[in-house]
Amino acid sequence: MPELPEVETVRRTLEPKITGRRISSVQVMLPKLVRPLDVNAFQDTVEGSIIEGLSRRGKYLLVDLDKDFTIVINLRMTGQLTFCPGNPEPVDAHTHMVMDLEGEGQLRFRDPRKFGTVHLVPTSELESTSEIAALGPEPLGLGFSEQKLWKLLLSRKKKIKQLLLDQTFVAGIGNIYADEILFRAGISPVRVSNTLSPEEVHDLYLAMVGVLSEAIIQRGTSIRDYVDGEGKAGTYQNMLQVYGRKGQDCLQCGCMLETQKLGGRTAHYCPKCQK
DNA sequence: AGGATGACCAGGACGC
DNA sequence: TGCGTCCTGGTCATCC
Repeated sequence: MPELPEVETVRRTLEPKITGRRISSVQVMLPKLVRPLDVNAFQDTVEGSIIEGLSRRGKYLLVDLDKDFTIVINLRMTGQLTFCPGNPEPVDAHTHMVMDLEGEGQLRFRDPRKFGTVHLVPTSELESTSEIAALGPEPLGLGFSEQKLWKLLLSRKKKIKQLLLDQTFVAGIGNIYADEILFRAGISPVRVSNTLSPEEVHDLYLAMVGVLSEAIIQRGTSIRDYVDGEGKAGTYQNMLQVYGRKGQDCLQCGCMLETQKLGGRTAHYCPKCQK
């Protein structure tokens, strides 16, 4: 499931391969993928454009084009964006968009569950589009700090797990890393945000930065579909402490890990280590 | 208005 | 084997 570390890994692996390249043609096999819902207009704008860079905001990938347009890609649960060099193999049934790059190579979007989205937005309007404008701060950004987290937590009254998943609170954290961060911080997922002590906020801040940074170093978590921009799996799944380990022993205290439904999502936690 | 809940997307896993 | 059911998670609509 692509969360911040996975999307950042895709960005890092793709950027050197596609920056400066001209998109010679685009095929969209799944029309509902692109917004606005007009494949012809999408093609007209994208074809002939040069990719000037690839950036990330939260879980969104931003393909910056030279024509004052940006392609905003959300991989959702099972989306994959990969660069295929040379003479690539034919696409499979789950590949919904292919961009041919001038010279050689293709940028492919594959998504078995078809939940992903590809939005074409004028670059000048990027920061004001609803999906980007609503995002909270980047947890690994320079502007983020323990003090800022403290203020944000005090301003809300919500279970901490659900707040970490809220993209308007902080951008980029999904179910896997929310559970891993709370385990590392020793905080129960059901704790209400404005009841955390200064020490707990300190631990939470360090856990957020630590878990996300280490997951990027490990090139993401590959449990089901996730692969990076070169089609390679990550390795952070080997480091998971609680996610997907229900019924197994806590690696810290040895007692049995539990799960609980929280706002429709499964929270994995250690009943002894997390207060 | 903020918080909580449920629906939705589609396919894979699993049980009978 | 085939069918039904449940689970997955990010997002959005709806209700309180």
